[in-house]
Amino acid sequence: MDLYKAIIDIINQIPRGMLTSYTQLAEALGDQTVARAIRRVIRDEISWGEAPCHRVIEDQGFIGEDESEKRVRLLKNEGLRIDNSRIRDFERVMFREFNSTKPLQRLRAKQKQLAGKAKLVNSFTEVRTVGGVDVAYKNKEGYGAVATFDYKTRELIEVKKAKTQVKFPYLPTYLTFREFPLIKKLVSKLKELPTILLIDGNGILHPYRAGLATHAGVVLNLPTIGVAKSLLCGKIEKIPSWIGEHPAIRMAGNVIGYALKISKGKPVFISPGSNICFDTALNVVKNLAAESRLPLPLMTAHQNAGNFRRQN
DNA sequence: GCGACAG
DNA sequence: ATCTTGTCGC
Ligand SMILES: [Mg+2]
Repeated sequence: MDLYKAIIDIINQIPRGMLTSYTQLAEALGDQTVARAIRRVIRDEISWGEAPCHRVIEDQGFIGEDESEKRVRLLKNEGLRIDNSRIRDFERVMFREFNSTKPLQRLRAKQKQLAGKAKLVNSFTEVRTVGGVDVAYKNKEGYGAVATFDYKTRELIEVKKAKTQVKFPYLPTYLTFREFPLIKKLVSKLKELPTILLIDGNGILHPYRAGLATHAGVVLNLPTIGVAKSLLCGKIEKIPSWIGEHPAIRMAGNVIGYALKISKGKPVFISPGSNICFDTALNVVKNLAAESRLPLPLMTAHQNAGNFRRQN
């Protein structure tokens, strides 16, 4: 799914002399809650040559952050008048008749469906190898790396890299649609699949229990663990104080992950993706603790992705 | 009504 | 995620 293209297509539907708000644009995309994230995407990742981004404003007719002469001139040339950072009679020029397939609505439905397929039981008996995957970015290019280690000896077994054009912006709770395509490609390059794959992000620690690690676990039919550096949702029982402590994270009363103090400093948020249980997920990450905050396979994948990005 | 929001 | 080296502090 190319969401950049979908955003550009919708903005291009706004006729000259009319406007739309980030909220309406998000609605047309199929999820009103991402309005602010879409504002960021338009500001940082879409050029005015691709679509008339100057026609997207805040709610209530406010022109928003960008009051540059260039933008004000364009709007005036299109017949609009501005009083105190606001469009005069804005209600009459708001365009609402978008033609859209509401992609985010469809993707959300897919997430809900996928969540039901997650299995929180071990699909393996012995942990022999553990891999880690991560992605680094340069504009809209994603540079990924996967690194596999021997679980017992902590010996590096193999590293694979891959590059791709990214078609989906970062939107909280939709990370999987940005990163999974490259992760899939990376895993397919491995000579041998690891027993478990660690992923930089969440598993069922997600508003719909369908984070990147869960998506990858279900689709690739591989045991996966989500390891996130900040909390997406849920409530932490308590802030862990000693190394190894792992208070539960709950959502609607259910445990969805753990805040593991893996080193001194901030904790890391662990959740099963699929094909693995809570206890094993926690223990595997604990046993792969390294000098840094990230477990060994993820640290190595992270570094390799970053270096790969610099070299290109 | 306000604040939060994986990478 | 990204811009970026050494350096101050727990
Ligand atoms: Mg990452």
